[in-house]
Amino acid sequence: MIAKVIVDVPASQTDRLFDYEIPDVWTGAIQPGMRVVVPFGPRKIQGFVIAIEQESDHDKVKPIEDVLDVTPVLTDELLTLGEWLSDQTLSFKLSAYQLMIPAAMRTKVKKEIILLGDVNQLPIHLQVFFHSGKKALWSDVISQEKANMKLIQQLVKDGLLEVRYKVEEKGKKKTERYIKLSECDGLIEEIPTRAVKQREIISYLKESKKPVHVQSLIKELETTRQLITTLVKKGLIVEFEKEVYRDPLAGVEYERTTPLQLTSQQQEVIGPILHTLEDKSHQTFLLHGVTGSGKTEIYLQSIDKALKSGKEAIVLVPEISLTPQMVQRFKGRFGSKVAVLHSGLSMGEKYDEWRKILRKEVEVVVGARSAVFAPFTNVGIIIIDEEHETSYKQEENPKYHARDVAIFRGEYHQCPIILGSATPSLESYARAMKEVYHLLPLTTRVNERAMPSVEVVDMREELRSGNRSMFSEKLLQSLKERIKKGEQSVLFLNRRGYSTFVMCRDCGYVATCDHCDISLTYHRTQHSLKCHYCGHEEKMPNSCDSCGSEHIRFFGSGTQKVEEELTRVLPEARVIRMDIDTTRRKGSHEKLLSSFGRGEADILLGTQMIAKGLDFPKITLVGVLAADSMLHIPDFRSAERTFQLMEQVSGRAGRHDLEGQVIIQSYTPDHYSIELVKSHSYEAFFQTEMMQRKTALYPPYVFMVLINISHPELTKVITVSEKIVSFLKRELTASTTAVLGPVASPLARIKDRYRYQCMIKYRNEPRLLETLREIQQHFTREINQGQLQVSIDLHPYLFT
DNA sequence: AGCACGCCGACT
DNA sequence: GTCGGCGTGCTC
Repeated sequence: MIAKVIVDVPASQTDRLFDYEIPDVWTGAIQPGMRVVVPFGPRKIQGFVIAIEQESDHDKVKPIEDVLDVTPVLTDELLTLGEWLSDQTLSFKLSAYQLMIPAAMRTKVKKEIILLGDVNQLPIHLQVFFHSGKKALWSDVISQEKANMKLIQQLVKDGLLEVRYKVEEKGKKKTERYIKLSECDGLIEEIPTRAVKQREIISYLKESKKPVHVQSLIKELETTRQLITTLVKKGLIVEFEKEVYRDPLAGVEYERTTPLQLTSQQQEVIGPILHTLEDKSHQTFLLHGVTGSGKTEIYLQSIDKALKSGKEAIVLVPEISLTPQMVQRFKGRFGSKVAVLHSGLSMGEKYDEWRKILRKEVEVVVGARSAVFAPFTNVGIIIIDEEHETSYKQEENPKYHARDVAIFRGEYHQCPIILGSATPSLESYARAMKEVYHLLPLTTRVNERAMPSVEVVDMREELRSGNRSMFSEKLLQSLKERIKKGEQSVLFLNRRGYSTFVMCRDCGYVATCDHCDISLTYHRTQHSLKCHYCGHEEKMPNSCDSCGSEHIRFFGSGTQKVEEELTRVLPEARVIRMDIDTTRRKGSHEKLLSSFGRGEADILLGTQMIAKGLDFPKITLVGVLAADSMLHIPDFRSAERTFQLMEQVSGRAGRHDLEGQVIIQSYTPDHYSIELVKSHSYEAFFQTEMMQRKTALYPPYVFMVLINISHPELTKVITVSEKIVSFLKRELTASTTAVLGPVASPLARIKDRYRYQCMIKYRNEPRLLETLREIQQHFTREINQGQLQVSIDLHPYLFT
C-alpha cells in the first residue's frame, strides 16, 4: 500500500504529493489525515497522509518511518477543505493543513549526534559534548566551531559517530498522578495498627471506589508523598499517570441560563434558521440587528436546536471581543459542552481545548478566526458574530477569510451559516440584497430602549470660538455632569502612544524611521520614539536632526496625551486607560474592565478595543474624540470603517435603564459616514456608499487582487513590478479586467525593503488563479535564493 | 527548507 | 593539487 504524503517543507517545489510505502505492520492502521515521519532526502521530516492508494508510479518509494497519531487529526472534510483553501489563496497545501492543527502539534526536527564508540576515541575538543551521555545536539556542536562539520562527517564515515534525526512535537500532554487500590487487597490487614495514616489512605480509597488524584489526597488527608510511595512499595496501591486538560477557566463558575422568551421580531427572524436546520439544507443568513437587539439569544437558541439533533456548533467571535463576558454567555447556556479557542490561551491550553473537540467531548466551540477549522465531523451550524470585522481575514499566508471557509463547510455539511452584525460589511449586505444570503433584520432593541441620541460637534467651530483643547465645550460639560451624577463615560480615541509624530517647528523636519518610510511615534513612558512597523526605537532628540533647532515638538494626540489632558481639565475624574500598552500583559484587559465595571473609575479612555462588547449599565455617555482620524487613510473602505466604528461605539451607551448620549467630535461633520450615525441609518449609509463604490469601481462591484513586491533594491522592485503588470495585462481579459500600477506602496519602505504594488479589478476572470500561479512560479527561484518577495492577496483588506 | 553536487578562484 | 566559496537542482 502507498501513502500520498504532503511533507513538512514549505516551498513551491515540494508543494505536491510524495509517495511512501506503508510497511505491512501498519496496513490499515495508517489512515488519511494522520501525521507520519518520513525519510526525505538525507533527513527525516513530518508529513500529512492525504490519501492511500494501491500503487505508485514511482520506482523508488521509501517506507514510512513512524506514525505520530493514533487517530487522524484531519478529517476527510478538512483534507478537502485544505486543498480548496490552498487553491483559493495561492498558498502551499502544507500551510493550509497546518492552519487546522494547534501549534503544539507542529513538530520540529532535532538533529542529534550519537556516539557509537568510546569517548576517548574522539578528538579532545569534541569529547566535552559527550561527557554527560552518548547524545549531543548537532546545533550545539556546530555552533561552537564551524570546522567541526568536516570532522564529524569524517568520524561518521569511520563509524564512531552517527547522525540521527528526531521528530518531536512541540507541546506535551499534561498528566497528573493518580492512585488506586491494587488487586491484592487482602494485605491490608498487614498494616501495623499504629500506622494510622496508612490505614486512613486505604480506607479513603476503598470508599471512593475510583482512582484518586494524589495532590488532592495529600491535601485532604494532610499526609505526604512519602507515605504514598511506601504504600506503593508494599504493593497495596498502584500509582499511575492520567492525562488531564489544562483548564484556562479553572475555578470560574458559570451561572446557568435558560432560553429567554423571544420578542415577536426575534421569533420572526429565528424561524427561517430553525427551518433550515430541520431541512438539513445549507443557507447563509445575514442577521442584521441593531446593537442590543438580542442577536446572541438568536445564536444560542439556534445552536440549542442544532445540538438537540445531535450536531455540533461553531461560533466565531472577533479576537478583540472574545472576552470572559462573551464566553460566559455560551458557557452559561451549554456548560461544559463548550470549548474556547483564542490567542489569550497558552499553547498547551489551546492544544487541550482542540483535543476536546477532536475527541468529541464538546459540542460547541467558541473562538477566533482559526476556530472555523474545528475538527467536528457533524457540524450543524456556524455563526460568525460581528461579521464585518476585518480580523476574520488572515493577513499572513494563507490569506483566507473565515467567512469563505465557513460557507465551504456549510455546503459540505448542508447546514446554516449565520453572519451577524449591527453594521454588516458592504459585501455581505450587497449579497443579501441580491438574495444570495437570506437577510434577517432585527430593528428594535429587546428592552424597547431607544437608540442613544447622537450629537456631532464641529471641531472647526470650536477652534474658531477659541477652544484649542481636544475636548469640545459640549463634551467637557457632559463629562462633568456624569461625574456629578455618578454615571460613567467612555472616551474613544483611535490612536495609541503619546503623540503621532514629532516635528521641528522651525524647519518642518519630521522624525522618521531609518528603515521604514514612516514617521516615528513618541512614547512617553520610555521617553523614546518608536516605529510601529519594525519596532525600531530611538531616544527622543533634544534638538532637530536637520537644523539643530530646539523647537522640536509632538503633534497629534494619542491616548497617553489625552489622559494627561483629562486629568488637567477634570482633576476630579478617575480615569482608566485601555490601549495596547496598558493591556499587553495577560489578563490585564479583564482586570481593567472589571475594575471599571465595579465603578472604580468615572471615565474609560481607550482605542479600538473598547468599541466592542462593553456592556455596563452605568455607561450613559460615549465620546469620540476624533471621528475622522480613520476617514482620511487611503483605503476605499475608510468610510465604511468609520461608520461601523461610530455605530459600534455609540452602542456602548445606555444599554440598560439609563438613557444614553453620544458625542462625536469631527472636523468633517457633514461627511455621510459621520452624519448618518446621528439617525443610525445603516440603510442610507449602504446606499450612499454603494454609489461611491460603483463610480470608483470598488468591491462589491468588482473583486480585487493586490500584489505586493518588495526587495532591498529599488530598481529591482520596479523592474519586477513592471514585468508582472505587463504579464497580467497580456494574460487577463483586457475588456473587463483592469490591471493598475505598478505604484509605490503607501508604505514605500519597511525594514529596509522597498515596496511596490499593483492591483487587479475584475468581475469574472476564469484564468485568474492560473495566471497568478504562473507569476509565483516564474519568480520562485529569485524568491528562494534572493531577497525578492512577491505577495499575492485575493480580496485584500489591507493596502499598506 | 536542507542538503549534495559541481564548478571556479585562492592557497599550502 | 586541494580547500572552500556558493549557484543549481532534488527530495517519493
